[in-house]
Amino acid sequence: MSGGTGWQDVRDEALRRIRARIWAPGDRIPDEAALAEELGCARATVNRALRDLAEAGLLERRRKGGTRVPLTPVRKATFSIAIIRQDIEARGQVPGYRVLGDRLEPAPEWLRSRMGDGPLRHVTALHTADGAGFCLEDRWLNPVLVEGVSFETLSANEWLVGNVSFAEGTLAFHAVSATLDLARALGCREGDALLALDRETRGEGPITWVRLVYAPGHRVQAAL
Amino acid sequence: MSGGTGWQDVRDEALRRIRARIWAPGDRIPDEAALAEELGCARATVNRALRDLAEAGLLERRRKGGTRVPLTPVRKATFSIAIIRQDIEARGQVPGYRVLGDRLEPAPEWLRSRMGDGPLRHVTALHTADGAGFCLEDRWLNPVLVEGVSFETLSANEWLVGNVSFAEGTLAFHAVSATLDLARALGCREGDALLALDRETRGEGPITWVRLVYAPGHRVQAAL
DNA sequence: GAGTGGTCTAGACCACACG
DNA sequence: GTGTGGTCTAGACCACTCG
Repeated sequence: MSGGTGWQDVRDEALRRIRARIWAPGDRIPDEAALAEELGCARATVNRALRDLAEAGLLERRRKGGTRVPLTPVRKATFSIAIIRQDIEARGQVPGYRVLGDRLEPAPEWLRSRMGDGPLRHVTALHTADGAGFCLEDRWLNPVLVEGVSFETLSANEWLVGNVSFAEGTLAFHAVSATLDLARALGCREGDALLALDRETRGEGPITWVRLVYAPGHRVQAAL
Repeated sequence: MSGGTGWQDVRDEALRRIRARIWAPGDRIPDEAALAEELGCARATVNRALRDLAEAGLLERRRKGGTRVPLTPVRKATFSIAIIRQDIEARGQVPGYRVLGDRLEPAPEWLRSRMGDGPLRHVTALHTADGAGFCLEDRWLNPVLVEGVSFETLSANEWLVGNVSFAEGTLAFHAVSATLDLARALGCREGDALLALDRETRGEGPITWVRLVYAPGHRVQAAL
C-alpha cells in the first residue's frame, strides 16, 4: 500500500514509538480509536497490530485499563521442536538411529505420579550424525499406545508424531554430567557437561516422557 | 453467542478434527469459505482460528495451495525471559546481586565480528537466591551506551530494559563444565555440569552479549 | 456506570502460487 | 487464469474492570 495502512505498518510505527521512548515504559498509550484516526485506518487494523505486540510482550493490554508499555517487559522466545532426524539433516549431516534397549519395566518411582503405576515401555536409542553420537534418547512410553510397534527402524519420536494425535506437554532444559554410558554413546569423556532436554507429552492420558541428552557442544537456538 | 461461533470455538473444532484424524496428516482441509458456511460464522472468524493453529505449527497454510495438516509438525515452544531478580522472587527466594568485575577491556577475538573491534565494558556479577549463588553473569557491553552508568546496585540486565530501547537478538542454551571460578561463585565442584544461556542483543548497533551460567540443577521450563 | 479492548460480520480487494 | 488465503473496512455488540 501507498499510505502504509497495513497492520504491519501500524505495528512498526508503534514499535518505533516504543523504541524512541515516545511511549515510555509505564506510559499508557492512546486508545485504539484514537490511533486509528491518527494513522488513517480502521480500528480493527490497530487492534491487530497492538495485539501482535502484546503477544510478543512489548505491550500490556487490559479492557478499560487501556494499553501500556510494561515497566519490566517479559520477552518471549520461541524455538522450534523438530524431529531429531530432520534436525540432523538440516545441519547437512547424515542421520542414523540405533535402538539400545526396549523392554517393559515397572515405572520408576519419580515417574509414577505422571504416568501411572503400571509397567511402562522403556526405550533407549542413539541418534547419530555422520556416524558420530549426536543424541541419546531415554524414553518411557504408555505401553497401551505402542502395543506391537517396533522402533527398530523408525524412532519413537517419528512414530508418535505420525500415529498419536497432537497433544499438550511440558519441556525443560538442564545440564547433566556424562555418566559412563552416556560418554560411551556420545563419544565423550565421563563427567563432561551435556545439554539435556526433558519432554513430557499428554493426550487423553499420559503418552510419553523422554530425556534427550546431546553430545558435547550442542546448542539449542531460539529466536527472540 | 448461543451457537458458539467465536473464533476459539472454531479453533477447538479444528483441533478436535486434527486429533481425531478426521483431518489426517497430509490432508488438505476445506477452505475458509466452506468452513465458515458449515460452522455458521464469517470467514474472518475462520481465518482467525486457522491462523492461530498455523502459528502453533499445527496447520500449514499457503495461498492458492490451501490449508494442510503437516506430515511432520514442527511444534513451537515458548518461554518467558524475565529479569533474573524477578525469576528468583517468583521462586519465593530473596534475590541478591554482587558485582565481581567491571572494566574496559579489548574485545575478545570471538566477539569482534559481533560487537566491533573497539574496547568493551566487561561486567561480571553474581546473582544470589537466599544468599546462595544462583547465576553468574558474564557480560560485554557497548561502552558508548553505558557511559558513566554504575551497575553496583542495579544489574546491567535491569538497567538495560529500563534505559535502552527494545531490541532484537538471539538466544541459545548449552551446557558448560564448571571452571574453578564458576565453582566458587555458585557453590559447586569444579567440573560440575551447568546450564548456560547465551544472549546477544542488538538495537541500532550492538548492545550487549551475555552468558548466564546457572547453579547446578537449574532447569529452564517452556510451555508447549 | 462507563471506557476500553475483544470480537463478529459482511463485503471487498489484493497477493500469491499453482496449473 | 484462477482459486485460495491475507487483509482492510465500517459498524456493531459484548466483556471486563476501573473508578
